[in-house]
Amino acid sequence: MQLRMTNQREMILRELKKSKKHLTADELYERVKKFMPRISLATVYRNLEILSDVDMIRKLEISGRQKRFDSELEDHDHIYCVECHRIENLDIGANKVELPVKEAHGYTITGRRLEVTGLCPRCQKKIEKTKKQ
Amino acid sequence: MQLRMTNQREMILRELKKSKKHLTADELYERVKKFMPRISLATVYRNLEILSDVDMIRKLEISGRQKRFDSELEDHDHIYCVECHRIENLDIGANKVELPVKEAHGYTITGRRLEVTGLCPRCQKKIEKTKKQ
DNA sequence: TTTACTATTGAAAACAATTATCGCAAGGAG
DNA sequence: CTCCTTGCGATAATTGTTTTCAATAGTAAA
Repeated sequence: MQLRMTNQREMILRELKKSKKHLTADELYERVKKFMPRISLATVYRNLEILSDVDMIRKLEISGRQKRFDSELEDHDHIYCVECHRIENLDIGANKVELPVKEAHGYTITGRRLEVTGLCPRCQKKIEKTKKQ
Repeated sequence: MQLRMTNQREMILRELKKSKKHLTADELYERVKKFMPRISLATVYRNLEILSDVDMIRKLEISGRQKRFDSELEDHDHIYCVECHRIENLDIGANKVELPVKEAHGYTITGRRLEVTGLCPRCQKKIEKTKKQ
């Protein structure tokens, strides 16, 4: 099975790279639709799956109900808001956590993810407000 | 709102504790049904949500997949099979990773998750087989 | 170029996981 | 007992994702 770089595929990849965020399929669908109004949501799902299969993008296996995709291929950490489900890259600089194991439980290890959960500034404020009422 | 420990609630909690695994709602439903044949799957979902809200159990979310629940409340790390989506506890003993940040991006931090991803022994074998064909 | 083949698309249906609704039952509090 | 709240089971609705399928468009071969 050989992979063709179709217009749809290219556009999906470009928009994901452009955003620099961790988009869900339907967020990406909304963006791509601006340029290709007739594109189908199924095409977006399909291509995100394909692109991550051939390691051109990365599927994030992190918290939240929807899948998210990232054009950044390097291992990096995330911070996740338990309230609004926002995800941001976590820059912990020199404190970067090294994978503490190379092999465990007989697993072949392919990666690791460190996810810090918390309340983003926006949601902190929102909660402050509701408490006062 | 005050929480009553109903029979269903108690049974769900007990079965989750008993299994010591990271069960999905429907796996738990199957187990509980052996003792309470008339229980509804909705009740299982409802109570898992409630129990994790009051921090009696912990909800493990991986985007786009089934939620899993864990009766172990202590911070601990997981190893996750990217093929069959099995989750196991990861014992890294003395190498335990300390949270490298107390506050970042203005977030109030509530927890952290370190997850190592890989292929479990079972799936390694499965893939070996399909390659040979 | 025609022809043949395969990959890809859009639309819609199917599917899976989860959540909401609703009428009824059970457990206090007064 | 009566009122009020909480929780239940059954089922419908919703959400996110995947599959199906007929139509289209690239690519390669004749």
